[in-house]
Amino acid sequence: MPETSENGTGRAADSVVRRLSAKIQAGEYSDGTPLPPERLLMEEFGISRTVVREAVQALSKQGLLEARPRHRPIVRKPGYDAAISALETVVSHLLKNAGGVKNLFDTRILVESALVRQAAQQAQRDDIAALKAALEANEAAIDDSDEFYRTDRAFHALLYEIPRNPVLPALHKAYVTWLAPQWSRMPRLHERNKANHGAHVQILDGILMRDPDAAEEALRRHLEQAWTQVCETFGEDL
Amino acid sequence: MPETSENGTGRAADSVVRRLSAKIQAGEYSDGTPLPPERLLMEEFGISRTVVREAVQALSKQGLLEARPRHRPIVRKPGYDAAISALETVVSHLLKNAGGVKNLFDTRILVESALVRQAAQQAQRDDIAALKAALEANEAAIDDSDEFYRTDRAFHALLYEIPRNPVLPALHKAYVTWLAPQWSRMPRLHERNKANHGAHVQILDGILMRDPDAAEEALRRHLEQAWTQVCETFGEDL
DNA sequence: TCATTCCTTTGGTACGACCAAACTATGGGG
DNA sequence: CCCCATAGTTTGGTCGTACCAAAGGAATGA
Repeated sequence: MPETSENGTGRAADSVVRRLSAKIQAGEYSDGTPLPPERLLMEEFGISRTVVREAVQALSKQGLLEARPRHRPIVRKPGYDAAISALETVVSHLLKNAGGVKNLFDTRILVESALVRQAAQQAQRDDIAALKAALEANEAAIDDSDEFYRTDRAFHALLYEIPRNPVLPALHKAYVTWLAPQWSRMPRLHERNKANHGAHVQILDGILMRDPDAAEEALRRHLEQAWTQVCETFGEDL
Repeated sequence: MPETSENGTGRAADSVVRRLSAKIQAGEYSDGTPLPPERLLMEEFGISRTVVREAVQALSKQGLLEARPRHRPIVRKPGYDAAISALETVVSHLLKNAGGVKNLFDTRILVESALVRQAAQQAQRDDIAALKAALEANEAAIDDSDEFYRTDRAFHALLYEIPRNPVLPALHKAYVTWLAPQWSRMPRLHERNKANHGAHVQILDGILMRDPDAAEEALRRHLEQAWTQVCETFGEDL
């Protein structure tokens, strides 16, 4: 048995994928630079264009290349965001299944409640300051629903930044992206904006008081209410 | 702006991808059945084999097809496991960067500590029973390091099953898969087995006593010690 | 009935061609 | 001298064909 074969179809392309990704990681093809033309690559590697294209496609799916339709692939060292974009298509299918959205949202509750606990215990001064600023911006936007939605996201995003773990902001982005179809089609009511802002205040209060339980409690109420609102909008949406 | 363009290269294949995935989800191609031959597909969709292959490759990366090198692609309705396999290649690159493993492991601590809290508060009788059984198996395997490793994983896996959210077991599988390279190459010492088993006991104790703080505390100590051990083995492995 | 062998099917790769979009160089007008 | 329209070139996207080798199945013989 020669290899683990993580690839989709052939093997020859696989070798090229490895060699190319090695070159990319070695910096031989600089970040942000377009990859050489396919016709050059086929010459360089002694393969047909078929294989070159296959390899390029694979690498783009891996986030090492950013391939817009009619343009040269751009070399990209993958960040944690690339991971979520790799998940995008799969998740989109998953979310169509019954309970898919609920399952995803529940993990968000799980993660975010852990985050506020951690925030209550470990948040630094600048973290707190950022949260306060976000909260003020959130309050100022209560009358503008689009802006309120934006500042709402920004407030939650800060929670994911406090641990200084780059995985977490990417995760938040993922949540926002995947749950947006439900959220953004929900009616934006002034009342709800006020309630949500109030919930944010309670969360921050818990953090300020260094009370993980209170902070978590507030966060859970907040998110669960949000879920209830979504259910009211979409009915049987499991 | 016409489309989000999640694809790698062309656009024609994109259409085929959509039509194929629709057929798959509609059950027109049954789960477990091999996809029709490429030459048939190109006829059915009125496209060249190039595009067919491109689409097949894309679908296999999305987890809708399971494509072994020289075989017919097998139709698969993607589960939550498919998602993590889609992440595999990206993550493997990410883990090579400095701090990559640490970042991933930290998210595990975050999630798992939230899980034990939840377990302490909501675990049902059968959950507790399963945990006890797993713990006994773990104790019985203290002298057999391979077996101990297995039962260790099984114990932790149970924590991910308690919320009955299918995302979580998949996540645990992902953690195990991605952190395995570090873990499995670590020396298995009898002493450590005993210590780890003891940590498991403490975690379960916390759950049994319905004391989230104690359970979380024990879990964090356990995982952080595991990380320390990994660092001792690999040194500067950030 | 089972193992061997031969033939057909089918995926993997190569080569060549063409088109249209993207890029580049060129030249004219401000 | 700079900016912009234009022509020419590059280059990715698609198609068709051809060939090979492995997989799958059918026919054959023990």
